[in-house]
Amino acid sequence: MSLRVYNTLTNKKEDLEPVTPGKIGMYLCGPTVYKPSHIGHMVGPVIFDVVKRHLVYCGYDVTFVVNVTDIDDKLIVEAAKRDMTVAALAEEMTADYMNNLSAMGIDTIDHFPRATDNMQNIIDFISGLIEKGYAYESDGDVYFDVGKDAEYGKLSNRRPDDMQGEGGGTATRKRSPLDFALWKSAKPGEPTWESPWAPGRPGWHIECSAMSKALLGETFDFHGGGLDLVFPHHENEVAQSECLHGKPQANYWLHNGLMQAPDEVGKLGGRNTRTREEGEDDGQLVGDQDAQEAGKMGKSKGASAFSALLERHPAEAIRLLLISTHYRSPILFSEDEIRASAERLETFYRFFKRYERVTGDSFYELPLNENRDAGDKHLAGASNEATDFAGMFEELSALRQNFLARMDDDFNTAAAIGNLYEALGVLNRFIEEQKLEGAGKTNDAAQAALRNATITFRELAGILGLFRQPPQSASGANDEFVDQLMQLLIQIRADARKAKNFDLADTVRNQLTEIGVTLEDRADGTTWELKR
RNA sequence: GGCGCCGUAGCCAAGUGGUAAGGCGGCGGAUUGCAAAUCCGCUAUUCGCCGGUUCGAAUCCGGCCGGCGCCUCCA
Repeated sequence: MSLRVYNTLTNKKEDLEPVTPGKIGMYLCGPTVYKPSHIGHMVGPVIFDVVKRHLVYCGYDVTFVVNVTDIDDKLIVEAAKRDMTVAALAEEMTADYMNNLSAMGIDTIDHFPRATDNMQNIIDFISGLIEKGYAYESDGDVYFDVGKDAEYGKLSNRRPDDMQGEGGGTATRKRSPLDFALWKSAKPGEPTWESPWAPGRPGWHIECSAMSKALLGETFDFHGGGLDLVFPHHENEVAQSECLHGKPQANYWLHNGLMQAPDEVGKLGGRNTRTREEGEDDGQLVGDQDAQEAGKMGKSKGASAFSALLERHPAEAIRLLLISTHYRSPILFSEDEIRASAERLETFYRFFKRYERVTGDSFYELPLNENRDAGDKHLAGASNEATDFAGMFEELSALRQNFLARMDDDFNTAAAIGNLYEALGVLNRFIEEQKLEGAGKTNDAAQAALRNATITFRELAGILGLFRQPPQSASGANDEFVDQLMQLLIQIRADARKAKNFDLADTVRNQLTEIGVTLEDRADGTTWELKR
């Protein structure tokens, strides 16, 4: 087994060779905490959460760092607008970010360094660059001298000659328009930190160079972020770090595709609109609603608060949507797409309930194989125990190999999800073939095999961060009072059916369907489910 | 203008030289009093268009059309 990753630096897939055998250091550029996070802020964390899970599964010891930029022009402006301190604003928005990460089940991040906690590291870094002649002070500001870096442009594949650089108010203090600020002297009223130059604050790019060095060393393995950060942010980071250290900052640069904002979807979607008009008969109203919704979101560029999105959609549906496309591709995002994703999830949830009916055990209580060796051993052992079911285990094993091979090849989550669906088919088919469902059906050997096979399924889903915890159930589903009422209705209908009064039975069922309750009749009774 | 990405079924989406994964939806069958759920089968002779390389191309090359991103501190 060898892992391959696509490296923005070389524009190629490369074999993974860690700096230190068995260990991986990864750094992801986090948010500037001046506003509540939106969906786009979750893309990187979800993807790299899966990356880390897969690496850990493969036996690596992984350190995952996500920084928080808590001092920046945008914070200063927003804090002034809201008449609060920059620190208080940063605190509020950092908490929002953390809540969202945790709602998304992202619990793999080891460090969240903040810029304001790293001032000495940043200042030392800048001093080092000045000493080596790569940076210069000008009027209390410090700038990186792009002209001194012969390799500048190698990450984003641009030549300095082709770039325009930023002009603006600081242009006169810079030797070249391409030079960028490492330290900005403060204007009156702005938060400041003492420095060898003027009191002020760090530039954005230098924070990441200093913090990644502090936590992961001068050269580490993965550096990630959105594609929009390749230039200038990451280009500048590379320049700073490599000029100071004389060695690579990160060996592999991984960049995720960006969210396609709803207003852009609208633009693309001449296509969407057309098919809708030509398509469904009842599409009229739906289409109008969608258009309205898209328009609303368009105004805010789809940047509505992520916490609000979480009130409308299950976190797991959002996670599935984000990993259903290869991480380097743009992700089509809309409320409809999330709903579709939630629908896809139902197939799995229904199996988990079925598993519970058949075995009496909760899917979520099954042991979770956290690494590849344990998974190999489990499956080999299970299949040896159950020679009668060799066919099923062979199928499952092939799917597992395929799943892992796809994950090994640049974290192809979208393809791997396909294997998950196929594995689900194997499990459901097994239940059918072995007739494990129904009152009084027991077959200990088959049940044990089902349990073992399901453990393997859970292991694979776990790599994607799926189905590790029970999902939040739809409102009402857990309410005991509601369930008692439902049992009453189910009893009435059962009596009607026994008396062959199917009109009454169907009336009960159809009316329930209309208010969003689905009934399922089984050999051993009727179950109900709330669908919203 | 410079750098780069994308165009695969009604929709979403894998696949970067060996004969089109998977999901949603749809159709047919098993099952069911009828449904729901589940299982089985079918649902792209073809990958924006045109040309080229090759025994062989969705995949490589050239051109064209259409969409998108970055080149101003957005993940």
